[in-house]
Amino acid sequence: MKIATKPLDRESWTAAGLRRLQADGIDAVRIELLARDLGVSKGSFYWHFAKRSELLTEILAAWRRADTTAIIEAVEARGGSPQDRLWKLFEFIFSSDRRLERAVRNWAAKDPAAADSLAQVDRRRLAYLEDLFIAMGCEVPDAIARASLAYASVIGETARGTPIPLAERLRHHRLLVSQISGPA
Amino acid sequence: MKIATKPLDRESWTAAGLRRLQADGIDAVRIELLARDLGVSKGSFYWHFAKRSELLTEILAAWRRADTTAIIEAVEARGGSPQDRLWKLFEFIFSSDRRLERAVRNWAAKDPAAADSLAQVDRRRLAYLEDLFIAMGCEVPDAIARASLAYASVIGETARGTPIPLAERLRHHRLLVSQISGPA
DNA sequence: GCAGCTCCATACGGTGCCGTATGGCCGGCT
DNA sequence: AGCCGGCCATACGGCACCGTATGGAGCTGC
Repeated sequence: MKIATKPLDRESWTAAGLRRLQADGIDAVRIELLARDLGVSKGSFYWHFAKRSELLTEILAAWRRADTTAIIEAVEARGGSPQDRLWKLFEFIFSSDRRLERAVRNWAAKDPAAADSLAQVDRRRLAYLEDLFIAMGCEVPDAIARASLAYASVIGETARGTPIPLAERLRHHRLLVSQISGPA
Repeated sequence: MKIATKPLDRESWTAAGLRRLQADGIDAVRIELLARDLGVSKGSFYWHFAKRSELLTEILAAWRRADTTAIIEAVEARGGSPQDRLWKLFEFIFSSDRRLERAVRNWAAKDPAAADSLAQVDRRRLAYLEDLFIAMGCEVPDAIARASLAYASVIGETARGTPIPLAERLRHHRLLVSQISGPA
């Protein structure tokens, strides 16, 4: 019995790469392993890609696209006051699975290209946060500090040794929102 | 000309391992590379250690010792009010080189043993932070939330894509201290 | 001056990966 | 039918590492 397998394309490989990246980190994004995942041999890979690094840049590009568009737009679509949006943003981030982001962040420690993509994403998110605080009436330097703080606390949560249960995370994040949007 | 090289011992290897870990991450902690660093061959390593994993556990143990003792005791020695100590603590952490900790945190994503050591260190630091907030008059659940928040923001800073200049970090951390120790 | 211990060099087999070379299957086009 | 190009399998060379095997230098006690 043979499964009717469609011929693969580049996106099939980047998708497989993203799955492995999310599950086991960048070191698991190996051609021969992905080939096994996809049920083909590496001959297929080297047909679609010249070398491994080509796949890696594709993976980074896909991650940037998925990230920058998804979260912020989802928050903006619902509208509301800046405080509401801040709340929704954190709720969104805390509830989502952040293994992929964590993997990219680890990856960035070794690969300048990954560090570059990560820096782009970080800057974009920070800019959004700063706008939020400015809309809440903060002065620009204060908004920058608050955004940086809020962002660092979110990132820090993902990098913790032992993951925290969701209910407790939401409790912390409630405190964060109230503190971070309070008076200086 | 030959340098009078003393015979190596286990600690020489763990020290070399820590240096490589700090500079280039756990993947650079390879026996043949460390041997080049030390100017010997791997025959030496396999005299002192049975296998690579034995060195890795030794490195983790050394890191736990150095960490848990160093920072907190340095802060406690100076005394002062809880707010003072919180301030000193952050100042201490922000000013220090955190590449080693960052390397361990990345390492923990792949190695359960590293994750375990990291979890121990995280718990110890969190407990200290919680005590600080309790000493400042917080109720226990509130103290836990504030400690978690403060700690996450510090960890997050180290995991950022682009490092922030020290002056700006201190500015952010001033805001953090004032916000985190303010009224709920 | 030799036996024995500590510490290290060298050489080797084995593994897992990257990238290449080469050939073959299969569907469309003429 | 026959050719051709997209897609893949297989086999290979090469590299970097781990861990082992074996031998040898140098000091130490007797």
